[in-house]
Amino acid sequence: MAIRRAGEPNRGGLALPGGFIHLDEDLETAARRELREETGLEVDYLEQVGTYGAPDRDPRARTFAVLYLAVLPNLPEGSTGKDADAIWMPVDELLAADLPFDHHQMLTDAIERARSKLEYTPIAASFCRPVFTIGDLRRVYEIVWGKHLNPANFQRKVQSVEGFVRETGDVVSEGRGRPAKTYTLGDVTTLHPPLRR
Amino acid sequence: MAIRRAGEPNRGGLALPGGFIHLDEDLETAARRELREETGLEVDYLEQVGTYGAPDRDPRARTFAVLYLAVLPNLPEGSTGKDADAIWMPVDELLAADLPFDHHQMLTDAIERARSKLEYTPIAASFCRPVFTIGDLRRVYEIVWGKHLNPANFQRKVQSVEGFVRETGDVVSEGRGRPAKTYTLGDVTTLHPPLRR
DNA sequence: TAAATAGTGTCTGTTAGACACTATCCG
DNA sequence: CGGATAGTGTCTAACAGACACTATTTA
Repeated sequence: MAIRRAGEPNRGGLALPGGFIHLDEDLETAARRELREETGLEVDYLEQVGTYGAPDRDPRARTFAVLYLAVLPNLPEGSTGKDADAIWMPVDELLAADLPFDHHQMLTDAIERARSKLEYTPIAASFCRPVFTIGDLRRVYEIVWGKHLNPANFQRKVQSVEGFVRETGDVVSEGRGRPAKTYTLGDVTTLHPPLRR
Repeated sequence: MAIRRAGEPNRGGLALPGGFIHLDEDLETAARRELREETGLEVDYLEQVGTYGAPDRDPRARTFAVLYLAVLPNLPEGSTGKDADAIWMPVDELLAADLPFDHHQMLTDAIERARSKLEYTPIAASFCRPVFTIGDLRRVYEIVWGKHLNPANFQRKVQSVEGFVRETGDVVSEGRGRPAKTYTLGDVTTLHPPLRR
């Protein structure tokens, strides 16, 4: 997600959302609040990626930025927010944009973190509806990792990870092709073994 | 490494080294400087682990701590430093100590980071002399990971990682047992495949 | 010689990927 | 029927751990 910058430098350009922490706030609480103010959304999952503190990273003042990766499976249509315009776009478009400060590096770091989260956690399922098919899950992996995965092998790999998914017993037909079995998310927080890229 | 605290809280107790960043300093530069001031040593390798900013983490004032992991292969004997007493000790002793603020959590996070560095990078070799044996290397892994490794399998595993180590052609006898071939560090920065724990 | 460490051979079970094949839908 | 997607079977190459065995030293 990006915002349109309201002030200089780069007024009107795109940037990563953010803001200043309050005196009585935790880092994660502040990240949640900023995202809520700029998108109106509550985030389920946040993860600290890193801290950026080069003396010249912001020409206006000495600042430190603590970068968080937020997982937001259900995006609203169009733009939202009150502080600034929240704009949803594919990451490669945002990477190609002219981002201010050290935001390009931040975005690169966050993308890498997101990709590796999919290997070790069942977080991809949160981008699917509560009841999903293995094909749904595979499409999330393919989008985030940016590469095609073999459906047959993916099928088995997911099912071999204990506690990743739980069969519902139902099947669903999604237009074309053989109807797929449906699953709900299991109860593990870490995938053993991980799904390697 | 720990220091003896000069001030309250927990005066005279152990704590992780640290200090305040200067206005014109990068985060990593500040970490290097603090370590130099407290130990007199130059560090070769630093890695940011995370940032800690709970509002009550320091009762004296609102602070943020950016934690760095430093790799210091050549420790001097005894204590060093001018600001405070630098004390070298095994991490489990330090973990068992009564550390102030959120330093226990920091230490836990840093240890986990160090362990995983050994899987993906040739950093363990920096704890050996420039010319070392596979046995030397194995002992570093055994200490950091805290478990015994099969010498035969470790041997092959290290040699199968392209660019990890380079044979010198010499052998060295270290007291007991058959003399070992010696190696120097290769030129890779990442191990493919990684040495799994 | 015994004990210790280095290094090789080899077996076994697991895994990853490739790909053929079957199953079941839609139009 | 053909095309699309789901799911299974199976083969192969790579890999990891266990462990027997050889090699070479010191005490």
